[in-house]
Amino acid sequence: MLSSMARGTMMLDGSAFARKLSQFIPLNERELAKLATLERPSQPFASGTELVYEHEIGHRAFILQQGWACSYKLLADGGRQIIDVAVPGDVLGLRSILLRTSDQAVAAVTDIAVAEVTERTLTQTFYGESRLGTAILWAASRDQAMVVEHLVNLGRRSALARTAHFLIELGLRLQLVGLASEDGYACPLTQYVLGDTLGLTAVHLNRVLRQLRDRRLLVMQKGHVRILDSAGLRSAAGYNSGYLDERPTEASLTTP
Amino acid sequence: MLSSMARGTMMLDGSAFARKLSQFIPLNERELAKLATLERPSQPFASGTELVYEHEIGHRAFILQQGWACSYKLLADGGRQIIDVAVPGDVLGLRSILLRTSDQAVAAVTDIAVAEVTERTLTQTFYGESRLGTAILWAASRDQAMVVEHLVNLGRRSALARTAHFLIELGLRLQLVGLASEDGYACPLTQYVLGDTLGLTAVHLNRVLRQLRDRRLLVMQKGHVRILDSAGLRSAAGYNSGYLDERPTEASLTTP
DNA sequence: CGGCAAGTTGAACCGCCTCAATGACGGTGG
DNA sequence: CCACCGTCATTGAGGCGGTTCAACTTGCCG
Repeated sequence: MLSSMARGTMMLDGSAFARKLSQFIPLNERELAKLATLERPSQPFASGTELVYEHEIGHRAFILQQGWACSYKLLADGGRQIIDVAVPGDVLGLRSILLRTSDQAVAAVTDIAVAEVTERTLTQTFYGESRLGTAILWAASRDQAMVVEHLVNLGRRSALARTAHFLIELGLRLQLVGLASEDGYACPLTQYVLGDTLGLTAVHLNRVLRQLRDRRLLVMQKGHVRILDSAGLRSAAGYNSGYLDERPTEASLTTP
Repeated sequence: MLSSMARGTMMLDGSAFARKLSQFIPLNERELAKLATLERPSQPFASGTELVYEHEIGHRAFILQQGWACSYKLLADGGRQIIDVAVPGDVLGLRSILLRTSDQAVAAVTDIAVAEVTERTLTQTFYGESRLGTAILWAASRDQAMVVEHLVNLGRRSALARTAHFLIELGLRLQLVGLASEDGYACPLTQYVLGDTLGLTAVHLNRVLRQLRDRRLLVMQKGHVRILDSAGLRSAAGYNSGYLDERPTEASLTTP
């Protein structure tokens, strides 16, 4: 039942995961080989499949090789908040294995291919291939940072800034695995999914995308994001690459 | 310059951190002794002090022994989003040591007492006292889960539900270290701080607190939270203790 | 061709923000 | 000791951003 999706998100060669890690630490032959074993066997899931249920016991992790997925929580009122969107090269449920937190569901957004990673093989890798272990920890750390950034996004930015910010970061993540260029990328997220990610209704998200289009900043259509004006977009997003030193003037925040 | 605060947040006996961990894993004498060394020496900081700056290099962690603190990020427009509020027994910057993510600032909300923990003593503890290590990982895992819950809160709940939810969870955390009873706790957070936590203006938060008061659910006044109607409050918060099995009907979420 | 999901647009409503003013408290200096 | 601050809490009025409800279109698949 796998639909014909995945065209845009297919890896051209090799593993997205390896590609991502090796941007952080250059990997030698043996390490690459070890990674390759980790990623076998690969199994497919149809879009919409839930890989991990909320409140599931026993934690599983998957290396996402092809396609997109997301982790989320459901609310009593039927709403859904997507915690984080995963692209090829990301690990699903890494946090839940390292730290035993789970309590999030994970589902395939498109048809996907994954390799399951057990806790045991993961710890073995940590001990046997410490540089690989470091690289994987780095990946977990990046995940954590992204969740925090997402939280700030939801708490303090307008719908427009929030959307711009998210789409910029998504592009950067995709560049890491060679799935995006400077000026765009394939993006199979529907407006419903994107809305649930950004804490917006699909209707309003649609209007926001229209604004971005009208202001010649970014076009998102037919599963493709095209960045028209990178600088303008960053400025609309309040995007702060982290380099600038905006130290608070030391005021604020007290109970004197 | 330490003001006279800290009355309400003072530990009566022993360490809040030890108390919290031992609720998870009963600790023996030796482990308690080891913890005690970890927590020495203790140093005070005045309310408002920044312990860790955003973008600081080199990661430091602190066991919070007395008083309250918070971690946050500042935005380009001068706004602030508080990521997470720490109470006695919590570790500040744990994530940044385990996974090397930092990029958050940490500041004292009241006058506080902390014990600094270096990466080295932490890893030593991991190897030398593996049960303690497990307990600490558990704490980190709980932190992570709280950040995720907070994210969901910001993304998908109304101001009222969000506030109720946060104050309920805060109460549970404080109970763990003996700083709250079933029906209330001392809470030194100002409405500005609480607003920055919940992604609301202080003005609107004030109105929300008034609603909670008018509906006889909860009173927050003079640094004290009193829970009037626990069941009603949970219901207003859409609080889901996690026991109930609200499995999605398998619909939603696709790109068919 | 019919059906279903995704995208698009309009109109009306309301939750939360903004701006503004005021009261209560505690700390500080004249 | 009291007048004067600064911070926090509280309340009102008005405006905007985002939701809700409700079409209608487009494209894909059977």
